[in-house]
Amino acid sequence: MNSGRFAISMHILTLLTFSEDEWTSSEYLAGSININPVLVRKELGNLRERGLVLSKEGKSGGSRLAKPADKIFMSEVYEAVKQKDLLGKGINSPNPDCPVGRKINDHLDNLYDEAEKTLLTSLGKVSLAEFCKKFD
Amino acid sequence: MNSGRFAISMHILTLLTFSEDEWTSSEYLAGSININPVLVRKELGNLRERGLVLSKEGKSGGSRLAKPADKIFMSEVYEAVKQKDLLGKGINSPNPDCPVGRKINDHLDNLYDEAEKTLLTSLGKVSLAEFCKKFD
DNA sequence: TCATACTGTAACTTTTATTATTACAGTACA
DNA sequence: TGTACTGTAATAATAAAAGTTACAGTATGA
Repeated sequence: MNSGRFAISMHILTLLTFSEDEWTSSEYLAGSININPVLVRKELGNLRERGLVLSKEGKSGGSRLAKPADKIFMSEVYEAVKQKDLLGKGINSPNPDCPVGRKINDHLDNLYDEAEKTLLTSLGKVSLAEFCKKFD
Repeated sequence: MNSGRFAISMHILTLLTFSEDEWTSSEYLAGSININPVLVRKELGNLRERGLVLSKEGKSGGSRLAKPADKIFMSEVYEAVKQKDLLGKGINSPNPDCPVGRKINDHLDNLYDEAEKTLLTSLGKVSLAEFCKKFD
């Protein structure tokens, strides 16, 4: 998975939790995270597709949580951010003439799926609200 | 974590399991995995440090499992291969003037540690021998 | 004993992925 | 209607991963 993006998304969501009733600009978010505003907007786009945030265009626009922080779970953030699978599903091109090479990707995929299921269960137990409580 | 390397290590270990009583050359392994022999030797070096394989130099040298395949667990492979942490521990440099930025890395680290513990438990349940049974 | 078939590793290049930057069209407010 | 935003494309800079070449070191066995 893309580790940097998970951290960025978590940072965004945390900031939005702390100003739950305002529209926060990508410029402001970028300032706290210390990255480029365009990256923030891209990440917001991704979180928006997943129904985790809302954005408003135009003057006095910005972004905010799409639902209460105790209804957003770390597993959702993980899923929003991942493109590649956890341990790198099917990225290899082993030699098809070798009996092991021919089948290993399928077997690894199974292993990865299992592991990822476990990970999601674990991440599904923590809500954004709980995560943000730690900042008090 | 480094997904490509996990797959490569698993591929190596699987091949070594299927010729448990011979010294297998890095050239042969590289052929089945379809990658460069030097990469294989690097990965073997890593697995060796972790006590998962043995290597013998010189003519008729090569590598073999350091212990029976039912005593090697996927969690060990995961640990052997990982350098970065699962979700990217402490890779960000958030703005320290922001109360969220100042603390978020620590909080994320905790979250990652928990998630990784779960993942290791899951991977610790599968031995190399069990994995290799799937090829029959 | 010496050619051979290996390992181990360093140095370097190529490729690919990530991140940052610039630029600008579109939107809504006041 | 100027201003403060979003959204997105295109591109450049940077970093990480993979591949390559090269060669010293080591055991084997003819």
